[in-house]
Amino acid sequence: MTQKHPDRVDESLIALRRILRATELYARDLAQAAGVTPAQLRVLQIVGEKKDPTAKTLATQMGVSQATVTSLVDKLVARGLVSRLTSAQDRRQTNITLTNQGEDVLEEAPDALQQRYVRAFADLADWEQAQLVSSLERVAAMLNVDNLDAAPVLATGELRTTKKND
Amino acid sequence: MTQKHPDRVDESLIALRRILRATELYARDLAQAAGVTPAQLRVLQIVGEKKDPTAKTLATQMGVSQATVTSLVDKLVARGLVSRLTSAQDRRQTNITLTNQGEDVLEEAPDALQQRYVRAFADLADWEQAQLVSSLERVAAMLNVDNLDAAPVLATGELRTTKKND
DNA sequence: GTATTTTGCTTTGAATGTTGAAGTATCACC
DNA sequence: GGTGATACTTCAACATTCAAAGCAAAATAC
Repeated sequence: MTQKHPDRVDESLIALRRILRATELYARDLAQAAGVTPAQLRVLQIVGEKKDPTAKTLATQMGVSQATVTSLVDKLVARGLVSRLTSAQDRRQTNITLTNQGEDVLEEAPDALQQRYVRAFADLADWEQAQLVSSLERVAAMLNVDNLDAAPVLATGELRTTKKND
Repeated sequence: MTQKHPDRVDESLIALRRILRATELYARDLAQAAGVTPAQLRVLQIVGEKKDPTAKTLATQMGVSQATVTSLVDKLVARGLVSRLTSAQDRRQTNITLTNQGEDVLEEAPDALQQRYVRAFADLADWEQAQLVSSLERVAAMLNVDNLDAAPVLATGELRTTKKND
């Protein structure tokens, strides 16, 4: 009705999928080059980004269960890339911190996006940069309609109570 | 140097990460709601999109090895969602086809992006839609600098010969 | 026209990722 | 101090993933 160019939905979806795919594939290359698995690299990245997050924070941010985080951190500890540090304020919590070696790995495997994106972005004209930021933020807002973003992805069952067909 | 707003790189990277994260988390919900794993849903989606792809095509598109595709298809066959069909032209090849039941599952678990995106997109003004498409295509192009997109992600070694930094 | 190589797929064995459930320790509240 | 919630770990089970080896069919060589 109010839409004059229905093709544009398809075009933008195709572009989005290309973005997602390129990012994912590239992230795997980076992880392998750094000698860790993609999941482990994601842990390292989050640990580097948020300063010494707790296991809970990691689980929420990654959208996996705490059990998974425990398993991933175990492996990274075994490799000497992170260490666990019991929080002083709340001794139930464990802060995950990068070791020097972990920082090295992180530096060698820069963010999947950053690597490719930053250079090309810098070459754009000022107005183009502004438009890009505006558009991306708009898309992000469109995708984060509700707060599923912050939820631990699978509140484990709650979402499914009425889902299974019939 | 030629850049007047360095913040914009960060802003656009943050927006991009939000897009990636929202999509990934949402895809998991959809898969679970459909009663399959995320990887299996991805297979179904590609089978639905490209008509009766070969195992090789699936592997390339997903960026995983053929062995992995075999394993995933095994599970989907066991669930009755796809079936294997030896190609008539080249009997080494196997075409993967959706069963009726597989089509049903696919319909219930629409594309992770589509679900959220299409509705919001349709509400935008004409010029906004045009700008969004243009911006997304530009970003996709920026990320697909070389043809890593089409490569089987890890040709297992070949790509890495010159990768390590410097 | 057979022999060799290449190609497409599967099998096997092993590592990782993932989860729910159960268990342990700590905190918060009263 | 006792009760319940919270943070994390352990455990058992299954999914994903790959390299290497194997097999069958096609392509190429000779």
